[in-house]
Amino acid sequence: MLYSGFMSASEPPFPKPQEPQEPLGGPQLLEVGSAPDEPCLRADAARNRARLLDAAARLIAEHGAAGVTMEAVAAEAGVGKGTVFRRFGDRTGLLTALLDHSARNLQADFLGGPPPLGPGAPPVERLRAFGVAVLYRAVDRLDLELAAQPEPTRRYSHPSVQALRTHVTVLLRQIDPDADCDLLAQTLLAYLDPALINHLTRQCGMPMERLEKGWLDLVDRVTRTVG
Amino acid sequence: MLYSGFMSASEPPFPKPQEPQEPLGGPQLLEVGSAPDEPCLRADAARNRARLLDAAARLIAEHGAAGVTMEAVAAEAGVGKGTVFRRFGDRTGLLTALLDHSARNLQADFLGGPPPLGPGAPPVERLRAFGVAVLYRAVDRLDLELAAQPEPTRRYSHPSVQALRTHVTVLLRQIDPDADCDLLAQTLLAYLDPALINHLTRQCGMPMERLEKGWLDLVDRVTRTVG
DNA sequence: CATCTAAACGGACCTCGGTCCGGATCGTAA
DNA sequence: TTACGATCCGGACCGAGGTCCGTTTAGATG
Repeated sequence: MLYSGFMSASEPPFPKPQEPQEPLGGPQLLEVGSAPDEPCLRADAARNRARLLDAAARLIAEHGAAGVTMEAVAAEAGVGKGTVFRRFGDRTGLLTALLDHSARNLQADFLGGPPPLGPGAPPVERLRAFGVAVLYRAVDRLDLELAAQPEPTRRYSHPSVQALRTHVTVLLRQIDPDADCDLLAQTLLAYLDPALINHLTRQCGMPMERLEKGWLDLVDRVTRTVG
Repeated sequence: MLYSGFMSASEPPFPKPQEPQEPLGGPQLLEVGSAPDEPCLRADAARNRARLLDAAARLIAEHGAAGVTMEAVAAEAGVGKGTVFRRFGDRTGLLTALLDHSARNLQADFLGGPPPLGPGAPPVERLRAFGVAVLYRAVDRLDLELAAQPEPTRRYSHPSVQALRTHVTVLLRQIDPDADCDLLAQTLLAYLDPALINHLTRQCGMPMERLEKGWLDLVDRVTRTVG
């Protein structure tokens, strides 16, 4: 079961002259398990891309996400700075690419994995499991996720976010077809926003169990109207 | 009825050597209607502060929020760049200061204004009115609000946000004392986030009426458990 | 009014994200 | 193998945010 078209795919089209960028996630269906994304890259380009991702990961491991300077990444990868930007568009793009694997895995799990996350379980169950999964995925990528957070205008248009939203919307519609599921989905997803999770856990010191309970309770309240 | 201590007050303490900044909003009670915030500023400092805010507002009117460069503001105000930073800490601080008036007004309204926003109406009524008020306040300051959005880490620690959160939490506790009102408050506030409102209205083209209905519905669902 | 100190000022300076374009490379076709 | 065009590379360059520190000034004190 694949939705209309967005999986992850967070990179800009190859040349960026003229049209600043493909406005939203391109409509390319990807089978969920695929590791190599970029479809047709010239050999050297692909090689450099790999080097760059590798270098970025290394820098993060060493100096945290804050140490990931575009120039540093370029140097560490042994390429020029321009190359980084051509490949990933901007800093957010690079960081997002690093998160891509885990995003894809998550998608694979809730699109085609075993219940209760995947299809097979009743929608409410799936929704509950979904939140918990996102919650836990978020916490261990938290630093990166925060660093990758784009300017407010782009927050909601990113393909991977759209995928989550679509999934929640679909589930909600199965549960309560008469509600404004788009808006409810936004609300639910907002609860799972990395920035919020960061604030609650690190700044307020809440334990994960509480957030988890909070999610289940929220789902209850939001879906209780029906049935 | 004033809560423990945060109104708006978005400026850094005067000298910023040593301790990077007062970590969270300082605990200074302010009567709600006060226009001049900064308590004890040297004459020249106060004068320059006013000039800077004025200059910034002018620049926004002329070139939009994007045109508000720290250097441009400094030039327009006829002061040095360092002065801008000492006074407002950073760009976000400056932009936030511009939003301060409307933030204060809103606070005054829900803390001491007439019902249903202010005290006197039943909590659920107040909550409904609150959301609608925030919604509409957000839309006409949208550009500025987006531009002022700080990095994810600071989003939730800003005094004016804390004030909103506290208010919602208090209302929720009156409605359903057994719930995890802190978490529910976060969820409700997330629905009112400027970035989300921007996305829904401008990028998705939803009319305000729908957002408004969505808020009322959300409040219903979240509070329906009780009563 | 003279003096003194804390506070404020200003602009040179640094870093980093992002752009640009001449030159090097890949890959294909002859 | 040679030739050629599309693609990619690299690093100089630019603008903007943010820092630093020597200098100036408000305003309190005697």
